[in-house]
Amino acid sequence: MPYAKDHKQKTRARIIEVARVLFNRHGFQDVTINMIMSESNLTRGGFYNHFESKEALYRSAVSSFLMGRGAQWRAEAGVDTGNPGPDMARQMIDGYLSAEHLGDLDGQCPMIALPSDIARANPQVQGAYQELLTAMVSLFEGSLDDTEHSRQKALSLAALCVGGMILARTLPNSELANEVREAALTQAQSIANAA
Amino acid sequence: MPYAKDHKQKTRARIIEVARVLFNRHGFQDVTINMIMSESNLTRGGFYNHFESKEALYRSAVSSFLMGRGAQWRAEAGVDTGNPGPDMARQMIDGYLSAEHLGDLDGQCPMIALPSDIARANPQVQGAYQELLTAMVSLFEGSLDDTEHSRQKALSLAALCVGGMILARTLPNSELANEVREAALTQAQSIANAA
DNA sequence: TGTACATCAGTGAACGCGCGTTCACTGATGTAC
DNA sequence: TGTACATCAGTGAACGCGCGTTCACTGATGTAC
Repeated sequence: MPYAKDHKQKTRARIIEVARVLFNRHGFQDVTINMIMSESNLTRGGFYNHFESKEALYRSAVSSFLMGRGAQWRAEAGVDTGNPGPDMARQMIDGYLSAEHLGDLDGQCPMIALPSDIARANPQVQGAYQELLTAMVSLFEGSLDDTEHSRQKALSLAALCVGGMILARTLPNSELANEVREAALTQAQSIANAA
Repeated sequence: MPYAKDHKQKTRARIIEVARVLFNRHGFQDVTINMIMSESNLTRGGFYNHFESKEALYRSAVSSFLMGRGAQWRAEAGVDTGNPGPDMARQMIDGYLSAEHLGDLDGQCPMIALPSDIARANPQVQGAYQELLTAMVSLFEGSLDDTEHSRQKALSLAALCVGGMILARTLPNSELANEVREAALTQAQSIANAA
């Protein structure tokens, strides 16, 4: 058994992490396998030792974000049996619609970076995407006071967070972009705080 | 002067319309020039009689939506000097977040269909996109009663409309998709109606 | 402890295909006389 | 009115390039003895 047992697994993880960042920044089609492998300090040909195809890697990359951030959201939403309390939703909103998140092309949420890619991707990728959204919605839903409309509000908050960031991201005028982000932030907090 | 004077112009307009629909449905990269020209009942080679490049056509296609729907929005927002009244915003919201609009892959708003493409496109395309957004925001802003927060609310409404539709579009589960759409619709109307 | 061996992650050249773009040519149509 | 001509929108074959994918080979490393 040449190479340490976890050698291949580590290499695989490194490729996924590199790919996640590159896909987030440039989208699925503009990232080449050569780019990914070079950035991982490997050569093109070795790619197929680790993945069946470029799309299989894409699936893994989207899932890897889900496993990280998405699981974190779910844990925070339900870990202590009771609801997470309104602070959780407020923190989530503040972080999601923050200037930092807007500037973080590498680490941003894939729901912002890749909506078009996902809408046209295969069902497995879409499934991972849906899990990410439901994790976010669950956190909101459990955290709201207004139990009667909590689901409707939670879904709207998700739409507002994602929509605000997407619009801000597409605007070439960064002043307007920030205005959109802050307007959405204000509105989202107002919805979360309403009785 | 062979061919009628407006012959070439009509052909050009036909190509743009075909391209707008195809780009809306499949995104910039998945549409080939051959597809566009075939669908326009022409052959590949003639393309460059009309456009400098594929991207130039893309610009024209985004603009063509802006010239149509965007101009309509702007006209409705400001045509009778005074503000358009709250009904205008309500109508806009109802139409934008309608089940029909969700199902209309060909005619949908490019802000829903093409956000990733646009975010990575050149400044001219992004400019056309920004004009579309500002037209929408102007309509909302002029139509709201709450003058103190009207701009903040108008920007949030745009984020909610676009975000709600994008999320719904990416979800493979159409039941959840409709739930998101309706939640956003309810929330948007509530914001528009608040004092 | 030291050496030969087997394994397999990684290499890099090559293939094949599709697509954007170019270009020499065609032929339908309006105009000149 | 009819005919020859000039124009130019449209044709279709070909080019060139890049990228996903394949494959025969290499060489570093853990294991057997």
